[in-house]
Amino acid sequence: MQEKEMKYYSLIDKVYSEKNLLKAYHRVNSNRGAPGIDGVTVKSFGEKLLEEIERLSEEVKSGEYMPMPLRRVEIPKGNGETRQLGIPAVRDRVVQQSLKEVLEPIFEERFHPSSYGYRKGRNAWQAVEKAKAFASKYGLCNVVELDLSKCFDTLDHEKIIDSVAERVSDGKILKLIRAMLKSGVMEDGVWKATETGSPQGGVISPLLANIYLDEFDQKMKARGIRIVRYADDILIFSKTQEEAREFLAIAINILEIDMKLKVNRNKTRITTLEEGFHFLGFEIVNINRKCEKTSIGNVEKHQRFL
DNA sequence: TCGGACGCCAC
RNA sequence: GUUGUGGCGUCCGA
Ligand SMILES: Nc1ncnc2c1ncn2[C@H]1C[C@H](O)[C@@H](COP(=O)(O)OP(=O)(O)OP(=O)(O)O)O1
Ligand SMILES: [Mg+2]
Repeated sequence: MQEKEMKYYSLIDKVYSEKNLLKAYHRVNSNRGAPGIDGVTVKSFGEKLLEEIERLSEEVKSGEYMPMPLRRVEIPKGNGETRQLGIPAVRDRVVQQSLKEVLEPIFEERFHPSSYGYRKGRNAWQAVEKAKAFASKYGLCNVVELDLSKCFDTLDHEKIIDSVAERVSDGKILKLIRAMLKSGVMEDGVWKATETGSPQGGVISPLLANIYLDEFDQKMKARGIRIVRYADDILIFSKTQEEAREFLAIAINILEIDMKLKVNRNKTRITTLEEGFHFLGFEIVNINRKCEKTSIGNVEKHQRFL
């Protein structure tokens, strides 16, 4: 009966409780986001709020709830590429929000201390501070910068379910997540299956990504390798360049073989504190150009103060 | 402490 | 037109 073996069995009732669905709606409302495939705006959903919430609650409770297909929107990504958003209908964002509120506290307590992305009370600046501490205080001045290709889009559906199932036994929850992942997407008026990935635009996608990538965090930790992770942006710290090459090979093996992900080789490189490394829009570089010294300057990319 | 509006940043 | 999570800031309201 150890706490670490605790699993959660009945959670679906919290997801479909009208109280939580109502709170979820208010959260969706505060985002002021655009409608999904059905064209129903947050505002018009809110006009028949109690009726809609009651319907959703019944559907989720009975298991007949089916998420609508995603609406596909392409937005430019800084570097000239495009990002494919998958926008769920408002009603589906409400259900996802409610589900997220239930799942988050369960997984949050076990996440790796050096995981910073998408987590309550954590920000990019703290991640950078941790990175500076690893590189300077612990003398781990050889740094691997690593990024994943199309991170959300490449998450394996079965592995997502399995990683959630490690802590959640409620089959209705797992079935609900599966339905969300398999909702498909409308492209040029034609339904297309979603065979991999969690939608960029889905409410629970960031949480699912963290649950999924926690396997990486824990496997690196088990080998005593220091990392800092912000979503799919990863730093790995080591004492020597040789070790950095070894750790990178280990990381690639975990990510690509065990976890079916793709390391973005263009955004992956081995560097040092003296040369400086890039992370979350910062450049972190040792002013003294000596690994042992602790004074580190970081040049801000953006002038955002005042 | 929480909530609303707007803005910026990371992913 | 553009979604989501998290953070920060300015203003306003209990
Ligand atoms: N504007 C956004 N809306 C929703 N999700 C986002 C947004 N920006 C980033 N994300 C999520 C989804 C991405 O898969 C994940 C990692 O971001 P990022 O590395 O910039 O893109 P990517 O991993 O999808 O493509 P790339 O192959 O270019 O790295 O963060
Ligand atoms: Mg990426």
